[in-house]
Amino acid sequence: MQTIELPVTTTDGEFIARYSDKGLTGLNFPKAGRVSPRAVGLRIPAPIRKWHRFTATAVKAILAGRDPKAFPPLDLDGTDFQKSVWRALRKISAGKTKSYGEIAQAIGRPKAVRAVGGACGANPIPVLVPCHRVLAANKKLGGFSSGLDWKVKLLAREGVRW
DNA sequence: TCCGTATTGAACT
DNA sequence: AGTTCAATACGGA
Repeated sequence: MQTIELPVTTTDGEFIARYSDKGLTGLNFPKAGRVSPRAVGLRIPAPIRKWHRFTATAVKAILAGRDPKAFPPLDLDGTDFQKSVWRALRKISAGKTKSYGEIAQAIGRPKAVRAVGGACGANPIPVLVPCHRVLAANKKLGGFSSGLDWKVKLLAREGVRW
């Protein structure tokens, strides 16, 4: 199986999307100085081109603080626990937030709060899987592996107050 | 098995 | 209002 990387150009920089033959497997925040991978000379399969259009539109929608109308198929790599957490995260719509405890509750493991934090950190597809909409119970910012500033920015775009 | 975690709530200064 | 602490589930080494 081959992985194909394609850039998503936004006003906030160039995100990098990764695809397997089953769907989107990962998304990276813009990294300064990073040369955008282009699939030069690579033949990009038609389905991937199509998925990438969904991805690009969805990413831009979220950056603008709106809910995407459509997602590409996601090919998530993780344990069952992680996948159920990510599934729960995707149910949070733009402008809303939940606590780690609430997520734990939603997946039927009320006490697995810290493990939920771990799963968020392991999330391969930030932005589309809105890990940034999860705050600590005291309504304070928790952490964010790709940089707290991103979390703040995304929440602000969605009009969230905390 | 041991260690670290993007937690939490209660019990303390 | 800040700090410490134990309980807790999970994943990686």
